[in-house]
Amino acid sequence: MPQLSSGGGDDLGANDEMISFKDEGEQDEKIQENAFTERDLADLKSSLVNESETNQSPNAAAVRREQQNEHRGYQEKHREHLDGVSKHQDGGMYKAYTGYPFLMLPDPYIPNGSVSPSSNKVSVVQQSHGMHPLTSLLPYSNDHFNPSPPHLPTDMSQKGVQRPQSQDISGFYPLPPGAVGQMPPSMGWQSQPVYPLSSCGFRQPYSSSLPNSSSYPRFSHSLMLGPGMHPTGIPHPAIVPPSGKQDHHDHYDRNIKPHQETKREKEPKKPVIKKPLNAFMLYMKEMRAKVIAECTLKESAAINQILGRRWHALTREEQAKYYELARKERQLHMQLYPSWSARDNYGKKKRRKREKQQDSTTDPGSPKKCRARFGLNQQTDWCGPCRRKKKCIRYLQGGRCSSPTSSDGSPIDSPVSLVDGAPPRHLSPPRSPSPASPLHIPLNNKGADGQCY
DNA sequence: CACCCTTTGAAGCTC
DNA sequence: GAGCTTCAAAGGGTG
Repeated sequence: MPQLSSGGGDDLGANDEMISFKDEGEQDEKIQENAFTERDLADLKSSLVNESETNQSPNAAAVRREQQNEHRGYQEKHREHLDGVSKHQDGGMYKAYTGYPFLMLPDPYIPNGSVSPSSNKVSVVQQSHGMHPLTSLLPYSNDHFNPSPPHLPTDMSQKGVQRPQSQDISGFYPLPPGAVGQMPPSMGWQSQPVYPLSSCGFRQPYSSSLPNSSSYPRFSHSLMLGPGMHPTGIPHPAIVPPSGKQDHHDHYDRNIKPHQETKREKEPKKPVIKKPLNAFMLYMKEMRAKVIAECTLKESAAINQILGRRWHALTREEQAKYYELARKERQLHMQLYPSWSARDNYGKKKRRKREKQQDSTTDPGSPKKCRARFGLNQQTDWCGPCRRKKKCIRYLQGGRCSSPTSSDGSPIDSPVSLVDGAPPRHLSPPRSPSPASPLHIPLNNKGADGQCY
């Protein structure tokens, strides 16, 4: 996959992918068809960034720094408070949530794809395994994007719902002083009709009263119906109890185990505030169930490969939607935890194969070293780890993207083309998985409908 | 049972 | 500032 710089921009995430459209001379009909051009999207993302940084205040960055200063001392208290809440709630029923109680209100324009350019509504994706206990009352729905899902009043998705402002989220789960309350109208959720929050969209999930259950399509049934649901326990979804395994998603189920509660009581630790989900993660959460159903796959690695391809197959508008969602998530996360830093979670996961790969002969190291090793042009050829090492190490040559490792694991001394000569995955039709991938996605799993790729 | 795999994006770190 | 690393979700697979 080419990583050539287009000088255009940084944006829309898979910048390199978009760049490759041009560099490889491939026709991206979608781009031509869509009102969004590559530049448009770059502008969009740029605007999103700008908006998030500037729209909420004259100088959001400065504000945040100020908030951090203000709350720096609060952080410890805040976490202590979280601990206190945790203990208070069933003595260990402090649930882990992997997302915020955002709403995934149905998008009137995204039944399965296209987005109405005129629509500015954005669905919030967050659901699933670490979910709000109250969502157990909600029927699971996988049709997040259905125009008018049965569980949601039609007018709600169209008009949006004003959240009662009298309820303060901080009263339902620990918030830094003024965290949400300080959200200026310009960035507050209430003020964003583009975010069709329902009455239970943001705050009410944390209300002591049962929320309207009609607006949690993002939450999966697996947890909604999970055992041990606390009827009122309402920590923020990004807060994960300091269980022994931070990187697992079934915090909820695990944390309701008595022995873990006992352990936690013995060793109270600070809850972990997880990173807000990025656009792709939101997309994965949204589409995972669909892929699983379509492809009858269970392995997440394989599913993620498919989702990665589908992600690149999305139109600009579709991707923009998720970037917008991600921006909202970050924005809210920033508001809720102004002193939080991604650094806080560094080291939570084990250092793993990356260290193993340190001496790997298949890993050329930096792109510069890679180019040198394979005799590629340092200025124009893309080479090297595609922004992450792991096993996803692809090399570009002649517009092809492939792996430096052969199927038997032996190192490859030079870049190779894809087996089928297919273009990079972002434009690829259904094709065989990368030879480097240990996962062999059963492409024929679904049949000839081409869904599973 | 801890970790791997696999994906993209954001953010932090290093040089 | 470029390049690299870590983490976010997910759950079957692996040692």
